[in-house]
Amino acid sequence: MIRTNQELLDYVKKNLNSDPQTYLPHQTLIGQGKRVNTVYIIKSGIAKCFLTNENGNDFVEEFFGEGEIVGEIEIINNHVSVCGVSAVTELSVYKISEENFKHFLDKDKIFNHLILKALSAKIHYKALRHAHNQSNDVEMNLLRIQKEFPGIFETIPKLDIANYLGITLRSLNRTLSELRMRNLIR
Amino acid sequence: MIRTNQELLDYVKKNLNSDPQTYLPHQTLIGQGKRVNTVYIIKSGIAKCFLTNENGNDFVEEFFGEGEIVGEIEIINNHVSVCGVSAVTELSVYKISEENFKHFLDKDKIFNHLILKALSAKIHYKALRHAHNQSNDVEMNLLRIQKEFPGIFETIPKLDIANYLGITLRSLNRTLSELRMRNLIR
DNA sequence: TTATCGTTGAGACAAATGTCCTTTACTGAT
DNA sequence: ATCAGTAAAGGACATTTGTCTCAACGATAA
Repeated sequence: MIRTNQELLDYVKKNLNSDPQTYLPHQTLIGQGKRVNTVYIIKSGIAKCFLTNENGNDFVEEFFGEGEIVGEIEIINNHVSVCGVSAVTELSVYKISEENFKHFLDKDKIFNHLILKALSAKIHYKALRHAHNQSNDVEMNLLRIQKEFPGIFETIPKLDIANYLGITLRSLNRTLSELRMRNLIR
Repeated sequence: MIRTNQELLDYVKKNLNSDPQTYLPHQTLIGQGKRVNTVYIIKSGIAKCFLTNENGNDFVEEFFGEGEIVGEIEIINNHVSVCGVSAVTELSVYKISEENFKHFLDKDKIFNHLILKALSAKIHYKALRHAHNQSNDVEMNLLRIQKEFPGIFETIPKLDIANYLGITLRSLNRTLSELRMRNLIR
């Protein structure tokens, strides 16, 4: 539910002596459709990666926590950002410029392998999550993400959760109140 | 809809002098939950990558065409396969052993970068596809994939298409007949 | 203070989707 | 030739989900 990458965070902390930068909730790190020239690695806090469609509806791809990296896809494949990325809670991030990122990727074998692993992990958890999302009903999906991150309803706004599950706020509320009635939640 | 990677295929054709192997429709390349020790790169044909859940229902992650690679995620992150992979049409694939793949990844900078790009591309199109899947209705999704791959209904079984869209066969048929009535399809 | 806006919650109804079942056609195996 | 299995198609009904609406609450700005 909240993705993390401790191995990458440790490596970045040790080998990148740059100061982290802070973002407040709702602040934007990367704008959808914008050119990306910085890689961000989350030191603490939660960010969301989301896609806004023609009707103004959001779909949340992932919630990113400690050690997760954003911006690398766009730089590697040299295209504008598919998703927007913004802070959900207060956020502390390490920034790496495009030049430095490409340089490390080329010259630092350990970093190169950490990125290969980070990308593979993203594909892996994306595959699992979307399979679950599509083959189970709202109730099961809610129970699953609540199990993965018990503090979810105190940390992440309901609308973001609904957009993560690909349902409306109404459906989320309906299912939540059913689960509450059956004492399966809260 | 059918993912391809011409750049990778070209490189593999030029630099790997191994003979491709053939699979018939329904044959399995990789079993879900199995250890993977071979990377496959599709020379021709279509494969599906899918996840079977506890109830026996499949969710199709992707349809892979020319140049797409499978097995690399599992080898890079050293875990068993999340998805099963099997042939949809007759398939011709190049195989690379785990050892060789790791060797190329480590020693061949061009290959390394092609894999970085392949992984990034997978994340990119997965993000787009799932956002579309979840924010649009069945009708729009059907029209979209039909536009991306006009021969779809003559090539891929209906149940696979339904499992790709995360809907039942009944829903697919219903929407198809509505679209036919309105002359928006076939 | 008052006004406004974002968030949460839920009622009533409409629309979309799933479940279950039946039919038809085609293919391959016996 | 017959049978079983798979794929495609759709009827009838139940269930789930979305749409539209209103209401309460708290935070923040005027």
